Amino acid sequence: MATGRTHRPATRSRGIPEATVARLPLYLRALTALSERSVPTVSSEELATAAGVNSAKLRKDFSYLGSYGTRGVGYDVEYLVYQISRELGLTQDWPVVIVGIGNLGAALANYGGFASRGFRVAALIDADPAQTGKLVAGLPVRHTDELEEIVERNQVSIGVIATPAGAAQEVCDRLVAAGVTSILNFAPTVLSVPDGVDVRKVDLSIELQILAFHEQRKAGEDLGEAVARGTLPKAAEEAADRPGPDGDVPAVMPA
Amino acid sequence: MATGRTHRPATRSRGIPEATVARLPLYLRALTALSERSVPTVSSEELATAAGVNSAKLRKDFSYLGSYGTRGVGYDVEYLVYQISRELGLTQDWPVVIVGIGNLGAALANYGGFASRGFRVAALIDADPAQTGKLVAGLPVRHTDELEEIVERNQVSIGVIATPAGAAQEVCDRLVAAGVTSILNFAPTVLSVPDGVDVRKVDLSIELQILAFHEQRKAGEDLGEAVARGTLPKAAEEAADRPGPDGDVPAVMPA
DNA sequence: CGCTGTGAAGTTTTTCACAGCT
DNA sequence: AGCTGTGAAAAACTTCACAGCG
Repeated sequence: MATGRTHRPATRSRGIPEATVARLPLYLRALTALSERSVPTVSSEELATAAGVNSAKLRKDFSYLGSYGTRGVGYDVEYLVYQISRELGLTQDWPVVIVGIGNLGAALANYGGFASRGFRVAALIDADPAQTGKLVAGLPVRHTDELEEIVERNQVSIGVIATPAGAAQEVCDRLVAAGVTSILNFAPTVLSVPDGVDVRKVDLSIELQILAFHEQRKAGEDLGEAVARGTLPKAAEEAADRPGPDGDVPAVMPA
Repeated sequence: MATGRTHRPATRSRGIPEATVARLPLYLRALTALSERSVPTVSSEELATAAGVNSAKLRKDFSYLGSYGTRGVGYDVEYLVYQISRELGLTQDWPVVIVGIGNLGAALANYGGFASRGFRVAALIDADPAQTGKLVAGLPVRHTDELEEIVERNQVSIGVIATPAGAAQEVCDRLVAAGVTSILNFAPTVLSVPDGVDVRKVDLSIELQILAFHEQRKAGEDLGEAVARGTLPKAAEEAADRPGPDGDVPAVMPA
């Protein structure tokens, strides 16, 4: 079962590190903004600031793509926009289907960032017959029954899942069976897919939880963690009782 | 130079690595599911599979929290749920405001994952007077004018920005001035904030771009990268025109 | 001179592999 | 016997710092 993992050992992609790939869209956005203001060139320092990273990192990232800058001057904005777009594969058209047209699906359908980056929403799909035919972002919602046909006919290779968690795996399976090989998953579930299919997930609540963690830390600094957290920390550090807090534990203890 | 940076050198938080913190919500979700099915204990192997990571990583992660397992047996599900929740700060109530009630803001307001994890939507705020008073997810939309008052009165320390890019920085500044110290940003902009304020961003189109990158790679593997990418690697290097596929470079070349 | 491109050093994260508890 | 907890090794990523080109 859980087999077939063997996921890529990271750095697969033709030598470009994953961490770098993940930042390319950031640079691209900053560059696009510069381009719109007709700025002809940028230094690594300026671009780095605009993208929210540091300049050494940016230069190193670009070095994986090739030598696209000019020493003593900087980078040609338009040229770099093109090179990064090409590297990301945005110079081609990517038909995308969005499955699950609730609030989130509708938000995605309306999201301008897609269309402007080579992504074309080929269809919106929802399981609720009452939704069928409704126009969202100018497109008619289609029924799930048509999923396979839509994917095949439009040569869709990227699918976006914005359904409730319970429906996600089945939708995923059907998308994959129909030919989709990349999935962006907004449902809070771990999807299992065959080898060769990429899944990326965005979980809105995970980000909030990470923030809460740091927020809690900040509060703790001001008045001693125990008070702020409502629990004694592992008091005497990891010394004391390893078992854990004794007071308000949910009554369940590890045997 | 971007002044006040000095951000924590990562591994700040009481010794727990950032990478581990980022995975705790994942474990928590898997554990919650097990808990609902009344599963009493799990092995690192099982839990790892459910969370989509490998078991060595999971055990290492848990080792930073303390020794909460039982050798030869595994982890007590309820106990672990509690420990992770506490570590993440989810045992306390976090009032949150969502600013920008468009499609995305509404989706967030309706998102169940928040409420069930200690997050309480204290208010929905939008700049459009026409929206004011409308009910979204059972809450009335308030006007931006009231932002400061709402934040202060509810002791909000976490703000979610779901406005258009153009409005994000101003909203951010006002939130911070009013006392917010953690921001979850959905607008496609880099926000600048004073030291001590955390920002996390979620950019929907970035994830798609990363998928496109990998998708492109897959296609390339089938027929030789040079052809698929439209460029020979840095073969002849920057030899002026190694240009594009069939010469469709944007005409701008680096000096 | 100014700024890129990059080896080398430093840091963080992941993985291995096994000692040690139950 | 089984599974956790963890040092130690490996890999990935970041930062430094400077040579070298324009």
